[in-house]
Amino acid sequence: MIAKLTDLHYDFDHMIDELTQSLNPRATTVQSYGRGDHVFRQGGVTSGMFLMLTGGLQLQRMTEAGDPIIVHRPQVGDSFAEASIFSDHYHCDAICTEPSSIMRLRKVAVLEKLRSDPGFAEMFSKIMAKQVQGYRQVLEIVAIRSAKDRVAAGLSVGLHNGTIMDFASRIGLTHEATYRALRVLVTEGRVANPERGIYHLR
Amino acid sequence: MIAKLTDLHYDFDHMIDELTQSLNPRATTVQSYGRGDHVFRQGGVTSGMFLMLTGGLQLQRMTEAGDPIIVHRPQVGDSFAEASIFSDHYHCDAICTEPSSIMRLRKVAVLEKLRSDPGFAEMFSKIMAKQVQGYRQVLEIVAIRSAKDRVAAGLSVGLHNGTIMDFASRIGLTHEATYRALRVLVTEGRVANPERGIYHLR
DNA sequence: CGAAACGTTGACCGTTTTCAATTACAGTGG
DNA sequence: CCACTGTAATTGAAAACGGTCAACGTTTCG
Repeated sequence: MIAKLTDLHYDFDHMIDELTQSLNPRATTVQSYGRGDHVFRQGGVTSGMFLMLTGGLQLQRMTEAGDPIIVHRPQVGDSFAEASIFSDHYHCDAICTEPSSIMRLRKVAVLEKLRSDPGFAEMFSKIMAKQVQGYRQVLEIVAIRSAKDRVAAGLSVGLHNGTIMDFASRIGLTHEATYRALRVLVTEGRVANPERGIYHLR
Repeated sequence: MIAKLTDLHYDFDHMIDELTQSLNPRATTVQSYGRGDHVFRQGGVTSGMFLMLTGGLQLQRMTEAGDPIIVHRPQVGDSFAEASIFSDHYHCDAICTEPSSIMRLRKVAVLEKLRSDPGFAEMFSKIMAKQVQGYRQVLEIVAIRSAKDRVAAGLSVGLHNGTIMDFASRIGLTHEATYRALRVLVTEGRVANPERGIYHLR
């Protein structure tokens, strides 16, 4: 059977919890940011990895041509900049797209814990490995050309947990295209639409 | 300076070397495969993670519609199926696209090492973290709607190392669309095309 | 209550996909 | 060494699909 992303997600939150709870409270700090604030900058000295508590931000970097590319858009509950634990400098900018509350896990604390606590190390490795798995799954779905098939695949894998707009963005479609595909799937009887905004495979 | 995927690659090979060398030789086996051979199958019981020594393969799975989708195409020197260390079953097929030599790192050995050797755990985490970084980057590029911008971003990030068809598949476009976008970029002077099949940003 | 964000649908237009064909090239066996 | 086969590179034309723009209903929340 295919592992669904929802499963991964469940594991994920659980793992993140364990991770943060096994850290000394002094290893973490929570800070608030306003829209447009930088959490860190490309080239800046790394101070730790982060956990998105509320709000939203994007990680972006400049291409050689000078065009900005978005590297990642962590959702609430996601960790980000985990790789910075192993680097001296951040390799992109982290800019809040809305007022946000963000937890920082101090780099040295994480590194130290990683080295001293095998359980923590295993947990951390597992989190990273599961993320890789999840990303591969998403990549697979995003590669589906037909909007209808893509939406169906996205549903079947549990990518539709929040809003339709989030769902659409995750599978790389406009929300309009997603609505239309959903409507087709509903009329075909492949998808149930018990109430406004709620869809699931039969 | 901007970190390219190729840079990540360099680090990567280095890390993988360290990883395998720190393992007991008996924890690894090398095996040869012919074109079309399976290294493992979706649903099969996990026996370990792998390292591509020579040749090439692709990880693929079937969509519900029955179309095979390529999940990953490890290059020589890449590890793959790392997450299987934490799973009971492989979640895709691994099929050689050419005669290949592949090293297997036995699951139990890796798990044991992970628990007992902090340095190993750190290295493993680091490899995973870098992969996550890479996947996120690819996802953001795949999310770019305009074929031209997508191709340009893909180039700027070093996704075009092999054939154009591989490149196209990585960035989620048909090869025709990719060729056309490349041609436009060349006529615009943003991309150089020194010889057939070779393109790079200026 | 009013604003803001989500949900939903329609119409039109443009881009990409699809289908098709041609050239180039690398490998293979006679 | 050469015809032969398969795959990659390249280009064209037409059709289909999804994006964009626009509008409106609905829910939430301060």
